[in-house]
Amino acid sequence: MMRDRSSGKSSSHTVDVVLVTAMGAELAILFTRSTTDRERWSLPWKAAQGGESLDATSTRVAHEALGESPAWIEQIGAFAEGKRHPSDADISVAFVGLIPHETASPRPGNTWFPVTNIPPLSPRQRAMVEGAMQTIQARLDHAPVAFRLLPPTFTLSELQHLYELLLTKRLHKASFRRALQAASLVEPTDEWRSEGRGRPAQLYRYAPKKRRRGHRGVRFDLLHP
Amino acid sequence: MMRDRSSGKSSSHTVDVVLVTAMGAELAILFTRSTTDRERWSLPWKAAQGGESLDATSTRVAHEALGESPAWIEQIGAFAEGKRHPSDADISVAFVGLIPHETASPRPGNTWFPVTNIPPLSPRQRAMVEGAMQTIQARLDHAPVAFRLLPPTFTLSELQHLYELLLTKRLHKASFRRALQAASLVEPTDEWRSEGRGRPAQLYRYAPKKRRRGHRGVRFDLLHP
DNA sequence: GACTTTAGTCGCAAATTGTGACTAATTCGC
DNA sequence: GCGAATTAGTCACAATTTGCGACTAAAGTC
Repeated sequence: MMRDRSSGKSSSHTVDVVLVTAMGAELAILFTRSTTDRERWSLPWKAAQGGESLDATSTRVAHEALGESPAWIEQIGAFAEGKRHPSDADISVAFVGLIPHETASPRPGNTWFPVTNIPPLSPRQRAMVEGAMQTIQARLDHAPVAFRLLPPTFTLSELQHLYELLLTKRLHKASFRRALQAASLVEPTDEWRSEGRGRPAQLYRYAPKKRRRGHRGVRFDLLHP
Repeated sequence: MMRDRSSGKSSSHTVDVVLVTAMGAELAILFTRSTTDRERWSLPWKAAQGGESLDATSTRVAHEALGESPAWIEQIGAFAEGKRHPSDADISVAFVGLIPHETASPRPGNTWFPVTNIPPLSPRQRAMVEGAMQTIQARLDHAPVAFRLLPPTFTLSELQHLYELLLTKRLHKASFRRALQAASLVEPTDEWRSEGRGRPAQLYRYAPKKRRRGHRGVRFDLLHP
């Protein structure tokens, strides 16, 4: 192997970003047209620059593809397996970013693809997409993931549909709202939205309240090899 | 910045490993005496070699420090912030590894330090240790973390004490056993251990059973910013 | 005005969890 | 040999949480 500095690039690694949004009834990921082969697509990426932190680079990559910074971004990890599509860097550090709704219109050459139908990718970037989905699932109960995929104000039905999308599982309306209440995560605004047919829904905003400590015991559930 | 290839090293990144074991009543981490400054300690690490996967390198690093491979190892992420102690690599990929009990005796120049009293480290490696602890906590309910810190056979009291250590929280004996039962994670052996004073305890082994799907709803609990 | 559609709430049976008290099997001191 | 001390293991029940069907509310449609 050792395809080290053959390209003359000064940077040894890239930063790649998996940007996720909720597009209608499914999740979507942002892809960029490849600069070398205009027929192919890849995740947005950049070669790292000395002196810039990984987090800063990831935000910059996202901003350049979208014209907007993600509402939330987190590192997934380092990927080295397989040849990489856009660059021949030894190693790539991947991030997941969440974009509220579709407020941001991608810059030219960038497009949202539904997760169920993404374009062919290099093995390395395919692994990143996989990792991004797992990270989102894993953070769902610990970080405000769902709220970062919605506009600042939303109805509880929208929130529930999003949770159902992320969990791939139907939820009972009453139970969902009760749990939400208990967690003190949202507060009602004094606005209502009439969506055409049916009773208008009250709009809520994400507004987490403080939490008393010591709550629940071990959960062996989800556990398994 | 740009302290790139000044050292003439051919490799652009390192793989560092945080090896964790349960030492008596607290967790411990393995450190290696620095090759340049014999007074200082660092996490075990290696410069990456072309053609070897990150996972393979991490296992190799662990094996060279311990003479044994970890019972479980997982990538924490990439770290680039700050200057690095042992090498001047731009970027380091960190792993957490779990070592069952203290079965493995560290190779010369390597020593276990209690987590509550670790030696001075470079900022980058300090962040890795921090990340390792968070990863362990996060995986506790999803991967057999606790079981990988115990010998193949153990008493339920030992298991409970370990969980209490990892959760930094006391657990009620009856509840703990009930949850364990419900999760079908252990099975009794026909051996017993007499620990001196008190009734002898039955030995168990980790033996997870199949799991029927669809179980529990959303948990907004732990959630918070 | 009756029917449909979506929002939002109530209440109760069923399941799960927290906890103290109880029984069992040893060692230790005398 | 015997009671106190110590650790393992279980039970039972109150308190809490969850699943879910049924209900009321506020629109639009025809």
